[in-house]
Amino acid sequence: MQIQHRHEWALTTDAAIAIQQELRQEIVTQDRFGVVNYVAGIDVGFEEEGTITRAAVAVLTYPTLQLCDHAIARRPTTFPYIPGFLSFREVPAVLDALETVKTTPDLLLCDGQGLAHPRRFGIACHVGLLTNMPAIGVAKSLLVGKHGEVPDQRGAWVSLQHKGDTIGAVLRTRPQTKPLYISSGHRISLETAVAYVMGCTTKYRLPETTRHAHKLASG
DNA sequence: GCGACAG
DNA sequence: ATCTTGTCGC
Repeated sequence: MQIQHRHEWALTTDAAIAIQQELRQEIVTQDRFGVVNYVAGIDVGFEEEGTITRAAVAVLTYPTLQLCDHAIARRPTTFPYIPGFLSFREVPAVLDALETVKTTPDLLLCDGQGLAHPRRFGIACHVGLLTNMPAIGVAKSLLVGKHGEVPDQRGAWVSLQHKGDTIGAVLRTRPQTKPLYISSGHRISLETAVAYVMGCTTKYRLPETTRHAHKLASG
């Protein structure tokens, strides 16, 4: 898979903001991809007191959701966790992992926000843009925005709003559990993103892609 | 200035 | 994210 290296990763938050505002202009919010035969879940974990970042990519068949390939990458952690700058901490390792997967996925499901970000450039946008792949942001909690109550029925969702924009969807993937925050990362619309997240989810709150990637990133 | 704050 | 076993509830 081809990865673009458009900028450095050792940056100040001010420099990072400049990059987010520059790259966000290239994000495509329309569906620009073909048949999906493989979907990938991406997650990151930490080792050695957080000094080592460990990224995992789990490739599953679609729509049968069988794990068919995976990759893991480790590298020293060089950026702290700062809300709004998660990608600068996790993406370097994620790109290392994506670079080595044999099976090129057709769609990426990233842990974290996509457009549902204060500057509309969450980790799913960053990964999607640098790999030029369709990407969806799947977050377990809210970063920015407001929304109404989500009906307690699998598949129900309401829009997530922020400063007059619809930035994502709050989706109930399973009854009686906290909803997921879905947003476009790159080359996919919000409606289609929600449909694919549901297509990757079976009996649990998290999509199978995320569940597999999480296990690979942890132990 | 005071809270909120993905993983 | 991570430190961590059993346990309460749907």
